[in-house]
Amino acid sequence: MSANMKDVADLAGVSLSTVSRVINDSNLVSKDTAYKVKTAIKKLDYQINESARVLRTNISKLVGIIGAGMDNPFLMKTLKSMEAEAIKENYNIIYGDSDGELEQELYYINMLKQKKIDGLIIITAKFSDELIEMVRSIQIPTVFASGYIKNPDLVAVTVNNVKAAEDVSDYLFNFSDYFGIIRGPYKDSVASEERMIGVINKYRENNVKLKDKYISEGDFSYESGYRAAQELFKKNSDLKTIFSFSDQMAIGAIRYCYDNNIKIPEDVSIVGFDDIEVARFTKPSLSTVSQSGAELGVKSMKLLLKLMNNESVTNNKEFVSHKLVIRESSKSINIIKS
Amino acid sequence: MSANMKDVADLAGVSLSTVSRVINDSNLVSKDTAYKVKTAIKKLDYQINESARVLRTNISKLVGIIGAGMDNPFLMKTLKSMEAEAIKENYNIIYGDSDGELEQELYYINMLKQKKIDGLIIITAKFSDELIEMVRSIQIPTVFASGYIKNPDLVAVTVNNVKAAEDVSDYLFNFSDYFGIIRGPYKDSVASEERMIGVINKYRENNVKLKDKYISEGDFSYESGYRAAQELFKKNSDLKTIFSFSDQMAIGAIRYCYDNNIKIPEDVSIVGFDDIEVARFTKPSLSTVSQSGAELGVKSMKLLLKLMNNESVTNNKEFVSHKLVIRESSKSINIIKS
DNA sequence: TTGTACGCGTTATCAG
DNA sequence: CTGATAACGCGTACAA
Repeated sequence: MSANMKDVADLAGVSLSTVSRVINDSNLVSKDTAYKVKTAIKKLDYQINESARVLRTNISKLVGIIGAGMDNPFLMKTLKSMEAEAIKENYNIIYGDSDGELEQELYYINMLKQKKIDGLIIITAKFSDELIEMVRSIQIPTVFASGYIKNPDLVAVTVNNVKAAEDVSDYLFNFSDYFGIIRGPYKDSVASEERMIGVINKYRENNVKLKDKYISEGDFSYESGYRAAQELFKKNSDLKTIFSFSDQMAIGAIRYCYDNNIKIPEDVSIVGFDDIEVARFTKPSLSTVSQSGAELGVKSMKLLLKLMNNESVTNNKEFVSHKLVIRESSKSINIIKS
Repeated sequence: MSANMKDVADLAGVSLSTVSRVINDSNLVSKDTAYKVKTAIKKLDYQINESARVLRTNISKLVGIIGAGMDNPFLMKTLKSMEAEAIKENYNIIYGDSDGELEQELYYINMLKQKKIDGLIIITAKFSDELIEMVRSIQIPTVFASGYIKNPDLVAVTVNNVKAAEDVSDYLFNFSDYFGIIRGPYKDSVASEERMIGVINKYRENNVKLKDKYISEGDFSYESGYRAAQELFKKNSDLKTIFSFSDQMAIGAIRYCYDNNIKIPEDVSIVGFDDIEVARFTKPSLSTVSQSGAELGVKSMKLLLKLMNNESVTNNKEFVSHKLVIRESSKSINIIKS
């Protein structure tokens, strides 16, 4: 079917190696022959056969990304910016959605290894030993873009969840003696655990006992936020403030308040996490921790590119910046406005 | 580094061909030898080298997806379900984000062709001749998952935008003599054009002149919806109903109303398009055209799988179902409720 | 500066 | 049922 190097070589009247040199911009080839080859390439509409090249070089220009549930708007931004960053260096993205399931993750890792990916980014909520062992065994440069990971040899990019949660806690303690928490799943979410740690730190610092009934569990979705708010209000009739570990849950909670005649922020202040796009357009607009999905994506991919180029990576744990953005869903006070 | 077929063959004491047969589940191999080979594979942790296989067979088990701006929640669902559908048949997804730019699309198509993809899905807003020609020239099974495309030889899956817009128009004419339209971009959006056609049909059917001032342009984003609403109200002081061509713009418009003391649905009814997840949780919740991103993804990928398997495709233009869902943002009437 | 020849790891053909 | 051998298309020593 389509032309190969041999065809080009014949048409240009040179050898295979010469064509190869032209294609790979070798400088040991004369202007003249290079020109001849190039016109032959154009004429035949020659396209390089990547699989042959990969077989030979073991370089695929393919990066695998395994993501946990890409229907999350925040992660979407992340994925998109990863792709944009990769394509700059001519890497394509193979994307697999694990939905956070370990089994799926392992399955994909295996598959991607066979496809000869040059590098891998894993966006997951949980670092099981099995996953980590798998990553080590495949011997492919890998970056974790999600929760903080302790193992010193693994490279990871993440928001500083602990610090961010502490910031929110500090802010909320301005309004009331305690605040309700809509946390993420107990199972399989480091992000949620880390944010809890920040909360716990501040409860302790403020000498307030963190009671179980202040905490309600969601799964980061709108629906779960609605239900979690319901639970919180049932258990705490005097609740004045809520910290939700995702914007989606916060929006669900706001909707619950609306349905039950609870005024925001007059009766209750709510702060979310993520700063997804719609957070500025809800009514009331949502106070939240802004963490840039784009920044997460760019930093992760840049790190991976470095690893793949064998450049030295001075710091294998990077943090993405975050900032508490106060909008209408929480009472204003002398803090950052946006 | 890692073991290859030769190593397995040696260890098992058989020939290369036999190993190959075992790997490919050929039935012309005895139980005994198959077992020997399998244990050898396990022992060596042998993994097939896909690039060699692709070089030989020209089958990559890779599907390219070129998408236009995956920060859109609706398209995200589409992408995710495409991936889920593909993986069932052991196809991996290479994803490239074109942002709707023709140049990017062409660039990706070229790149993906070199990576030997077996099939391609293009999610785009515009079908330029250049794009169509390119798609034809690459000789790879391709499905368009987006606006309707006339060319009889091209296969496409899409919502019936015309019909959906007609449904909304019918509904809105119940409330007032005319309705404002927040349309998508004039440039490069078939979806938007098609929805306009539906609107025009119904204006004509109702003998109402569709004035320019009823129409405002957005780019499907929250912000643009806000601005478009502003423009509509400035030009039409008696505006009672709005049809927004995306939920995101509708939510922007709702926010504008809130900021300007316009009550929804008492003063103005608003209907969106897409039924993104948050539409059920805004205040007021959003009446909208529910079109399933998941269904779009599944149908497109299923079609592509058929094409790749050379199965006959009886109908190369498929529609995804849609349904008008009435929520709080529009006055209720005797129509479907959800 | 250019060409020759080999090998990367598979699958397919053919003979046994 | 099994094995030998020739491709697939490219990059790279080595030779010229």
